[in-house]
Amino acid sequence: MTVRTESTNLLRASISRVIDINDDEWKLVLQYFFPMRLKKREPWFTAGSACNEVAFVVSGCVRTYLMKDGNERSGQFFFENEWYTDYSTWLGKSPTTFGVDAVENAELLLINFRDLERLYKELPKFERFGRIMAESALWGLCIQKIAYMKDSAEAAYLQLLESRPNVIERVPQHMIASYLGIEPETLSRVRRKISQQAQTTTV
Amino acid sequence: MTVRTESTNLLRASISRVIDINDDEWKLVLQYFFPMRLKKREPWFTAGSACNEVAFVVSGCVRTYLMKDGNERSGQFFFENEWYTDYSTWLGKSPTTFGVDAVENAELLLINFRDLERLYKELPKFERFGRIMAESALWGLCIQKIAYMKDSAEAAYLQLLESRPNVIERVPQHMIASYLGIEPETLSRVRRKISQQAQTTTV
DNA sequence: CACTTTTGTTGATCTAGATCAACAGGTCAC
DNA sequence: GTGACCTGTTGATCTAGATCAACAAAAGTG
Repeated sequence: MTVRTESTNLLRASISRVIDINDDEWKLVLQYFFPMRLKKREPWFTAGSACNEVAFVVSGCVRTYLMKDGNERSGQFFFENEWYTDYSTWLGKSPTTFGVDAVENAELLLINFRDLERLYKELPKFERFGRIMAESALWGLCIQKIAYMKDSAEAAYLQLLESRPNVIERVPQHMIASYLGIEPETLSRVRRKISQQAQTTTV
Repeated sequence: MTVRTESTNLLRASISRVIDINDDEWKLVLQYFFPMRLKKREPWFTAGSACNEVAFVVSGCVRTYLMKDGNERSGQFFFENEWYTDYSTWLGKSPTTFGVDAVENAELLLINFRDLERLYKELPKFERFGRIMAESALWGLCIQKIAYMKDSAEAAYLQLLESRPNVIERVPQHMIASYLGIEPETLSRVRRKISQQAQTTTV
């Protein structure tokens, strides 16, 4: 089972930004991770199934989504250096709430929940890493949910452009639209309006 | 500094639901917590200030809110047995994003972030408690944000009635409206429609 | 290369909910 | 007890964005 060193280096860096780990501890951590490659549009798992791993995105982009009234709605997008898991299976012993698939060809490093629990026991400070990552993600969502809810379509788009330019640049427009809670047609019109304004301003 | 036993019992129960703690460990935990009482409408802190504690709600109800375009928007509501903090200060070294005030007279137990860090060192398994609480809250928000975003006003209200009846029963309507991202007038009309439908159905 | 799928655009019309306005019961403070 | 404000209701009108429809460039696929 080969994992490129660049990939694992990225993982180590992500962890080291939060807790200090020496080489021995890193070996302990690394042994549990295994790679997964997804081609564009290929699913990791679908909604209503099971997710038994936590994923670290090495490269590419994946997104969460679910079906609502017959069409899919994108939840969140994850790029290189970001983490994701669907807690439904592990926390709630219930089917996954969302599906996850690749927006771009993606390389992930996965760790099984059971192995993660083992790692928490063997290396208690990793629990600290888990806590801080969860807290950061939680706080980000709190702010997003309340501060930007109910903005106009244009404000929501501009806000996304500002805070997550990757999404605007690398994700198809119709997915961005469903992420923002608007229709693709509306997003298209918003973009036209903005680019026209930009031209007018320049002249 | 006197804290009623009932209050601390509630706190201990909340923790024990997640990790096992014996009497010695409990003493260690308890020493750091101190009580705060808020009267209805009284603020704990305001948006743009600082929040240096994590709160456990013993009784009553508090909410987060922020000002948006001149009027306040309620973020989340917290009742007895629930936890809240504004991570802006501690994680981001920045002013608080939200304000928090009491919807009902409330009794809180607070722990200072600095003491919490101390507690994490003295009782590493408390880090586990923190992680699991953060993960649960994170997952709840993920689901709320994506699964229920963009529902109609009526669907959003019914969903809230189903999932958090406490909010419907104990929070003023105009706050519920801003929480749902709709206007008080709309909520009033939605409620009328639902109660009329209920009557028709009964007959 | 032909054919299908994915992705994005533009126009016309429709509607849920916002906004503006007036009113009224409750309750809190002095 | 009375005025202020907190809270909720109802009506009339307006608008952002949904919906329906048609089109078209790009990108995969065999």
